[in-house]
Amino acid sequence: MNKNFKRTLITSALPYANGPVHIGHLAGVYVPADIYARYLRLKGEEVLFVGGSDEHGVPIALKAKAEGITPQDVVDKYHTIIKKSFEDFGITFDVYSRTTSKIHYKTASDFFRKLYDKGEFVEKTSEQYYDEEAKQFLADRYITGRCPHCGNERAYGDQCESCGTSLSPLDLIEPKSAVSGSVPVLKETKHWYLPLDKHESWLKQWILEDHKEWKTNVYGQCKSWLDMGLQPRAVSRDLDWGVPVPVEGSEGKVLYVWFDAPIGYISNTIEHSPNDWEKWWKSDESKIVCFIGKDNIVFHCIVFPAMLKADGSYTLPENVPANEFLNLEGDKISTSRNWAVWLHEYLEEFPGKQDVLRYVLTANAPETKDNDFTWKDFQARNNNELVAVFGNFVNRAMVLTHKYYEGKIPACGELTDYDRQTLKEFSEVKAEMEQSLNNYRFREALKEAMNLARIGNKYLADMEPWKLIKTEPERTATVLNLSMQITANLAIAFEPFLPFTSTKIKQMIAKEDFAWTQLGDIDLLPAGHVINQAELLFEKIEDEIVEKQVQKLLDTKKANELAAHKAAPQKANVVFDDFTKLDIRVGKILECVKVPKADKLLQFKIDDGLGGRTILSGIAEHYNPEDLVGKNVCFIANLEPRKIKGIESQGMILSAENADGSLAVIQPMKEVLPGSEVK
RNA sequence: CGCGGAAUGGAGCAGUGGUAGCUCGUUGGGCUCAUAACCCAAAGGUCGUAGGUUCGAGUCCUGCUUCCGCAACCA
Repeated sequence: MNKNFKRTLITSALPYANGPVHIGHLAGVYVPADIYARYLRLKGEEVLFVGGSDEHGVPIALKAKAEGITPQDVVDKYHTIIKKSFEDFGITFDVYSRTTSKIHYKTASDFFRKLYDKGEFVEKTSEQYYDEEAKQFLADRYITGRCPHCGNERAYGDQCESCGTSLSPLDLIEPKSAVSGSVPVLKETKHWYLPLDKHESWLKQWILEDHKEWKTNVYGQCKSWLDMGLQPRAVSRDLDWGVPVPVEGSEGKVLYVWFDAPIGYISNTIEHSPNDWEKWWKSDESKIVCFIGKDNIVFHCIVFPAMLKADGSYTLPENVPANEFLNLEGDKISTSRNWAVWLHEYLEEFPGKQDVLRYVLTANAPETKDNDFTWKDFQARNNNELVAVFGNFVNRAMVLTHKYYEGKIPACGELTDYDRQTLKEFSEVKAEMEQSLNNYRFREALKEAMNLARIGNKYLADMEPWKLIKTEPERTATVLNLSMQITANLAIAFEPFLPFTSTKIKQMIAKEDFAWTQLGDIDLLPAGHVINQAELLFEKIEDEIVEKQVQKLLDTKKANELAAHKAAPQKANVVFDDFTKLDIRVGKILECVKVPKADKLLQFKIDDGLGGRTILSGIAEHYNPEDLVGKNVCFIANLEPRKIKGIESQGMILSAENADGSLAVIQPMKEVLPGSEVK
């Protein structure tokens, strides 16, 4: 498929506005989309790059409820953070809007209504669980109960995580609402479904035959869905947060987010160009490219195209380059577990280092499989690649030009074979980069761009202008002329990837803008052109900087472990008499020693006000014996004595067990006399 | 249960039937213009595992293992 398109519409998955944007979003979607947009613009093509926040759906409604604010408050907060951080990071959206915008409400509403009027939907009534206390229908995941297979008390409405069985909410025994805790009731509700099964045959042709060039992960997943046979999917939900279903008698129903969100691409386009938006969406001359993560493949390749086709007037996406996922220090990135590197925090903590992150995320992009982001790798790529190879070459060329020619580009003399060989190598770079960029292989393209700098370093090392200047000044002029041409070329080659750096180089060499077509030229800087002072493009990142980031993550992990601790369920009730049978008392620790040949045991001599007693307790892993002497503790005095390791223990010291298994001995808050009873 | 993606030297990746490559790291050497940066060289892989097809398999087929996704949140 190599049609001649006149323009390109680039969409990027809408980030969900229940949290800020993190490096996973960036690596998966926004950095590649931005590289592609910048590349096409640099080539002089007509491009529109749209984005926006996805602001509807159950999770946002629930988050608002949990925090006692409105859903609008939630999305306002995150939309602001997200939008600002994208701008600061240099993601060049032509428009970044949101699905709570007026235009979107109208667009989504009209879209639904047109399909409704055309009879493209199927209406179905079914019974679903309803939470009468919270006054809302419950999504599968928000119903818990006992698993009919393994008896696990905390199974979810879609799956039991204990035995792995998939469930339907109706399978659960004693269902409970996760929202209010009340017992949900079954209630009839009507919804509209998009009959994907009716779209199956053209989808098969379109994807399996006409788009064999799609990435294997995308193609494979689509094929699997098509082979299994498509089912109708509901496009509405019972919820009070979203775009209302524009049909009479549908109060309390909104468009389901996945139906709502992709229409956001269209609303954003309309917002940007209200008068001629249709040229982007309804013309064969426009190429539509959707950048997404792997979790969105089915929606963007099957459901969204089916929606567009059902309308009938839209063009379908030409490609859907989905990336896999990026992990962080070996673990899945998670918004709810705060396991992420947040963009807005990065921008604050690493000011002026947008390009470092852009570089690392591109060089290590999860294009074919899940990859791992580590701070150590971040540091290594910055120090060994950006600083040592790229930054260093530019600095060498600049410094030498200033040193020998007072900052004026020297004239290029006759070229030697070696010069020609070098030039040939970097003209090849352009072709390689185009080949990779056109096929959405950004990692590969970036590597090629780095090769330019490598070629430069090698050229300087081989030519040794610092020696040449003493014997052959004219030859030196040529060498430095070419070195500076390479520097100018680097500004072009890196423009899509590292725009801030590219701008910096252009300032240094006192040039405005280059076009992509000039990549490979050796007359970008005419002889006599005066360049500005050299400044470093990148700086080293020291160990302590990345150690601090790692520590931040370790703290998060620790906090998560504590937060994950759930109090054990309460035991069965006992009568008061049972309680009074226990003789709990306070005693003062007189002596405390470790029991030989036992890892956990401490032996105590306790002053109980009755002449003293010996108690053994398994807390040696948590306390030093000497620290305990003189402390008051609580113990059960009338526990049947028991021999442990040959020593008789006459009671039991009380401790609380923490989430991580550590023990904390219970102490009275005031000084009391030994033998005092605990009531 | 099923379906899709992934598994290649210490790390990250390329390689879709014909002598296993690249970047980083490591070791040795060179250079000194440069942010102890740069250049050269070397060491390091039975290509997850067990079979099969083939004159020949990292590459095709089958079984298995592990990780990820489809399936709350979420790229």
